[in-house]
Amino acid sequence: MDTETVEKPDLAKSKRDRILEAAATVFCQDGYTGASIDAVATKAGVSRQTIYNHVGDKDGLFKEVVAALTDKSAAKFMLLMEEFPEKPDNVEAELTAFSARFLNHLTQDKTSRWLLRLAENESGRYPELFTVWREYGSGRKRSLVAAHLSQLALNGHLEIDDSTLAARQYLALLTAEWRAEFQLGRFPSEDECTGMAQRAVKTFLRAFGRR
Amino acid sequence: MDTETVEKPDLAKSKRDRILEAAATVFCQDGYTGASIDAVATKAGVSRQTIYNHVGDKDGLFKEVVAALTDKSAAKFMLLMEEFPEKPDNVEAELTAFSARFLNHLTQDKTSRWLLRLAENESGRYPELFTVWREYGSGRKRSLVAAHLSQLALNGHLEIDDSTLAARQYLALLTAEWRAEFQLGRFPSEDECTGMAQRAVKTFLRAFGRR
DNA sequence: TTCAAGTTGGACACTCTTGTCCAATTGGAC
DNA sequence: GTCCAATTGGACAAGAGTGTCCAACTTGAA
Repeated sequence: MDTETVEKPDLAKSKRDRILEAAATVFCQDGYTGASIDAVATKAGVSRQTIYNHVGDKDGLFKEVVAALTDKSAAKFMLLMEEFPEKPDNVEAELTAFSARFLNHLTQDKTSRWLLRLAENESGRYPELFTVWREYGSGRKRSLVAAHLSQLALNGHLEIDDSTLAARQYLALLTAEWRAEFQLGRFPSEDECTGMAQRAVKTFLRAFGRR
Repeated sequence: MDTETVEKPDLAKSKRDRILEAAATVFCQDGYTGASIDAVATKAGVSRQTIYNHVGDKDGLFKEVVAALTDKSAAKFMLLMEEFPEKPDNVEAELTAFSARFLNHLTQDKTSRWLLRLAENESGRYPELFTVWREYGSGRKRSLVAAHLSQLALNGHLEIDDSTLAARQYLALLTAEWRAEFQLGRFPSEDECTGMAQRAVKTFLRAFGRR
């Protein structure tokens, strides 16, 4: 498939990706125990043997899936965070706009949602994996948000003592409604996300806005 | 075991309880698919056949477990809610005290925690069951809290427009830190709960307190 | 003691899954 | 065309789980 013994850049990579993608779906739908290699193979349009050739066994498959999703999700999140308002003319408007984008990102990015559910469900089975995800996903998110909030406070737009706490509370307020919908299996529309963002930011600014 | 054909009040009920209790543990630990009847039987100190005699099959067992836990949890929560401050001298102090009790309740009541995890994990498999739990558990909680917050607002202790939203945000702020710990498998001590309650209530009152 | 319901444990058939082996096939590179 | 690696599908053993059947046992009550 390739001239040298290097690797298999095109076809095989595409096949590998199909496997990981299918595996992500099946794992998130049925959990670790409930997911069967056969189901993954069928969904990926690949023979079962090929999966074993690529990732060894079920454990390997699971770990690769989580690793791949974590990377993808983190990258997208970093991109999103660059839109955080730095020197806003209107704090409420700009923070609301960013918050709405944040929620839309959560809604639309299958990767993030899958990971969220995986982490919630399989934390017992793979504590180390979960810890990694948490520090590197959820924890990193919070500290990034905290840094940006600090910046807003420094620029005189907010009044914040403990920026980590403020970040946690901001995220809690922002995602409260979203989580409820998500757990019901519903996916908020863009307008709904905007509404949620408005309500969250309004409360957040009542607590942390400049007096 | 009993004179009439009525039922079996003592011994059998105790055995039934042991089964349901063990099943709750196993289901919550391993999820629906991962849980095995054998494991439940062993943990309950009962033969596998006895389980089938009582609940029919695995599905029946699962449903009975959830029903039993939901009842227990709801009852305990109602009791807790009676301690919500009605005519506080010091809103912050009394709301904080209540909030700390609320978090301690979450931490200590295995039933609630089990149910929470069950609902999170098995929502895909049993949507109806989950909907029931949500309306009757989580939803009921929020509307009860909303009613109490309204009362505080009426009495001039808070400034609230939308009490349902305020309740959701109160609960989000209050449980944000707790959830993070819980997901890591840690169980906050009483002191930690108090700290979380203080920080949550402080922010909540900055947003909704009397100016 | 006798009765009967509840309980037990073991054997069983059945299904599903994992992971391995292997011979046959494909398709690109030379 | 030839070569070679990736892929395929099918067969297979081993294990685990479900749900059933049943004969033997406990145990409280008549």
